[in-house]
Amino acid sequence: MRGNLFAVAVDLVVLTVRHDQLNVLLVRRGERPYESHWALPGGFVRADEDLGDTAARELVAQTGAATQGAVQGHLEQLGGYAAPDRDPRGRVLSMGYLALLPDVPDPEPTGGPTAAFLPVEDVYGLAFDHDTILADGVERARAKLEYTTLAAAFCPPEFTVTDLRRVYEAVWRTEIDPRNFQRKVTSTPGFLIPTATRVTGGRGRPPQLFRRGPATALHPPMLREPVALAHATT
Amino acid sequence: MRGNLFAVAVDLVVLTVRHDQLNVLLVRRGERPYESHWALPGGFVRADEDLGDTAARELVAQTGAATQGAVQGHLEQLGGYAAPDRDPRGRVLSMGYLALLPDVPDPEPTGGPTAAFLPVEDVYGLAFDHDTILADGVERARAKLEYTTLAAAFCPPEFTVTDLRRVYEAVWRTEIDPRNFQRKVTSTPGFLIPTATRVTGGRGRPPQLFRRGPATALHPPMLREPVALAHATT
DNA sequence: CCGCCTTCTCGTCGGCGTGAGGCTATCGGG
DNA sequence: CCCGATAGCCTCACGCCGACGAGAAGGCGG
Repeated sequence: MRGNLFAVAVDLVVLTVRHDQLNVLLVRRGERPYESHWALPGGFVRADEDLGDTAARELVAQTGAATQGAVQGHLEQLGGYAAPDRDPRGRVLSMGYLALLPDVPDPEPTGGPTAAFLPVEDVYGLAFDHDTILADGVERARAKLEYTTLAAAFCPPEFTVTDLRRVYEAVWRTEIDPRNFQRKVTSTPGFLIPTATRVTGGRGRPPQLFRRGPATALHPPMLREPVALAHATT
Repeated sequence: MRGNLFAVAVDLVVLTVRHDQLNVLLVRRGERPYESHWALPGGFVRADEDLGDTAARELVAQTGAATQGAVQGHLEQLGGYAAPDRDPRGRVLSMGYLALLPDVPDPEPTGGPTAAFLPVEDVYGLAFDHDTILADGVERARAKLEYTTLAAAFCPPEFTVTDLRRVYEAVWRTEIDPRNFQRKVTSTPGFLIPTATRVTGGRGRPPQLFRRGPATALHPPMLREPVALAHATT
């Protein structure tokens, strides 16, 4: 068999919404190269694993996501990154994976390296080409909110329409009219399933609680600003 | 550096529209495993290449696409495939790439193995997991026609609105009203640039010739049948 | 040469989804 | 007790799109 040999890793873009901000899970590297730089969590693919297996294993290991994450959350492949010089140790191909999680109580009880959720706006200068992978992951997440019901993956099992709207506003960095948003999501069949309970304790009228419905697609999609036509997409 | 080592290949899903049918470029394997089976064209990533370089090199090698393909065509990454048992020779990760080309005159003057465009409807039983990669590529192409101007990548440098509509109809396997389609594509800024010439010789009123415009996105998108909501996507 | 057919192109009409915004219900707090 | 804040319902106007009519402009057969 011809061809050079690669080490194959999986790097995770784990996104969540905290305090109305889109956050990403990062780990501080404890070894060279890029020692003490922030990096995306990840690891190498084992002998008997498929790529998705590795991604799921790393996700659980880094977040303890087995509890609620695996139920509500979402995990999908982003793309492959294999520039010849992306890793000084040799030829490494990294498969980026995108994970969307509800705001977990605290992601740091991992005994290993320092891990933290940081606002994506503040993140730059990651190790390797992880800035690129992160940018691709954020863009993928933004695009998918338009035509899927994936925003619910950022929410706990039960949530209000306002919770869901704040997810859109945080990811897109826009403001959405609460009344039109409510009409849109509640009138899409299978998006939201109302529960019998309401939330008390907040200000204002107590909102209805919903659960995720079986729908995965939004027809028609919910479009963000038609940012400008023509020219390169960036 | 931990982790097992992989051979890394690039496999191409090269799509074109011929005789109002979506076709895919296949090669007949001349060696084991899967000898004499049809497979996607592809090859291994070389030492100094990034993944896109390999894909572009293979595309030119297999189609001679340098002439018109590279100008009008389109090439993008599909995803990574690395199931542990996908290749009996050992651990191979394959990056799928999707290429959209105008109908090239004839793709067979390659001195190498037998190559042919075959209608995707008739294709099954490809080597390795290429059936899966092909299905993913076709689905990606179908989805992208909805919200991008990529359909023009299937057309020669100058084409009519009817040519473009036949691309949509072939890829989606639907029928589209010619009058509404014309209104949509001609009213989208930057999609089509009219030329001074018209086509003569055919039946009916001579149509206007257009060139691709700079627009890449369709806002709002052109939606195909809302195929059915809810449930898993595949 | 003259209908007739085909295809391209433009217009019309009605329904639906969405942005904008008014209004009521129902809470906490001063 | 009143007020501000939030949730939820409703109306209206506009634009896009599906359905479809009709004219424009060519080829073709009698």
